[in-house]
This record gives sequence, structure tokens and C-alpha cells, in this order.
Amino acid sequence: MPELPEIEIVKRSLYKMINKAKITSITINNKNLRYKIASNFSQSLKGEKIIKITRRSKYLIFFLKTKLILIHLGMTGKLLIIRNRDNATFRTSFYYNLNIISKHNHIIFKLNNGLMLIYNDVRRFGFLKIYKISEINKISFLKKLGLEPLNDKFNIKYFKKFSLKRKKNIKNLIMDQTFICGLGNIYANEALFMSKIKPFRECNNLNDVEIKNLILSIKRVLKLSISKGGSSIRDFISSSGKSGQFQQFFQVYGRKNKSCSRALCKGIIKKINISNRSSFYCNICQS
DNA sequence: AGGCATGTTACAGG
DNA sequence: ACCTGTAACATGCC
Repeated sequence: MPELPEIEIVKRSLYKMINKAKITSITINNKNLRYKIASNFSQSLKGEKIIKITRRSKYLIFFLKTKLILIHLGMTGKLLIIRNRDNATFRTSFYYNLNIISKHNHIIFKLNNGLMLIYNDVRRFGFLKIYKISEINKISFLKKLGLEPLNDKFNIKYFKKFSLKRKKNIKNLIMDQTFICGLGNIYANEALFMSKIKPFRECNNLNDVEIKNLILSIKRVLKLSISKGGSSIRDFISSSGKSGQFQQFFQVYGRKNKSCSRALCKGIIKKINISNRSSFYCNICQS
């Protein structure tokens, strides 16, 4: 469930339910995530209190007293919260409609507030890693990230400084996590549609108006999605079990051969591959 | 059966 | 150094 808005929604729903809770015990059903769960994982976290939960790009960070847990959800990772007393039957039926299969519940944190936090991940591309807070600046995953796209520093000056010396296409540029972080395939497609720019344009050939529009569109599409609870395609749900609604507002993503959603435009949405990712655009109103 | 999927990384080659 | 394409990771859905 992976792009910035979905992670932001997860962070917010987790915050409401488990901030300040203490981890009383941990069950590990499967260590083999993208990186193997450390052998001292449970030992190291037992008795620790969750003091703060933050997001950086598509990463979640749980701050404990002296340690932190860095979490990435990969493609299909989910953090679910259920009540301690709920039995397996209840869980199964509750999640049945939401495509949660309990055999993919890899890590279960039992908390002292009557709740359990479950890391569920079908494809196991996600990971959880523990670091010392004092070494937060040495975490390689975070070190290489560029600006948060919703940060005011993400402006035309920053954009041009990065883009003018590069030759890659604009879609790959805005998905380059060392430039801005948090955009994935869906929001990159949507932001380019919103700003009327074809995804395969060379990034150093955009004029100032196009760059301004694109920056605004990126910020706008991310905020809009967050306000709708993120996008639920396939099986994204927030930790409280709610699905997002933003998928109903997709303008291009997944709309191959459909007519352009822009009023007055007679275009048809095309689908092409860019760096092996599906890319959608309107042949007429995106230039 | 084969292609595709919200992500990231490693590697080969230009 | 930068860029692209490809494959890998693992599973399920259409």
C-alpha cells in the first residue's frame, strides 16, 4: 500500500490507537521479509513504549525510548490493529471482505492497551529494522532520500537545479526518490496528467510554466488523496480497517482506452511502458 | 497459461 | 557519472 498518501494515512490511524502504548510481547511467524528479521528483534523491543510515530517518504518510524523501528511496507505490507480479545474466527470474518489472509500475518505485537498490531504482507517485499535513535543520521535508507514533495523547499529553483543537468524522462525524474521521495507509479501518472505533461518528455526540456504546474500538481494530488484516505486498489486498507477512496478520483491511472476525463477533451488514454512501469497519458491534452 | 501488480535494489551495458 | 533495461524478490489475481 505504498505511496506517500497511504503511508501518511497509516501513520495517522496508528497514532490514534497505539501512541504511548507499551509492547508487552511479540510473536514472529515468518522472519523472511525483504530483510531477515534480526534474531534479537523480540528481545530488543519487549517492554518498550511507543513514544512517537512519524513518516519519512514511504517509511514509518516508531520512536521508542532509545531505539526506533524503521518500517517499509513494500508493495503489499499492512499494519493492522485488532483487539486482543478478538479470536481467530472474528479476525477471519472481519477481514474476509478486505482480503486479509491471516497466513500472511508475519509479526504480531501485543500491546498493553488491549490492542495488537499485526504486520501482514502477502509478497514480503516490506521490512522492519531496529536502530538506535542516536544513529538515525546514519540510516542508509533515509540518508539517500530527497525532499519531501509537500515541503515548501520543493520549488522551481530546487526542481531546475536537479533537472537541468539530467536527461531522463520526466516521469522517472519525479519517481526518483533522491530527487523527491514518496511518489510512486500512481501519483506520478496522476500528477503528470494534472499538469498536462506527457510522461516521456525529457526533464530538461520543460519550460518554467510547466515546471510550476507540475510542482503544484504533485502537491495537490498528494494532499487530495490524503484527504480521501488514500487509494485502495487491490487491498490497501488503513490500520483501522477502512479503505481509502482516492481510487475513485484517478484521472488516468488504469484508464487505458477510456476517454479523457478532462472536460471538452476528446482524447483517449494511452498506456505505454516506461522503465517497465505502466504509464498512462492523454494523447491530446498532455503535451 | 501468461501477464500484471502501489517498491526497491543490483547489475550489465551504453 | 548518468542513464536504461532487465531481473530478482514472492504471491495472487485476471
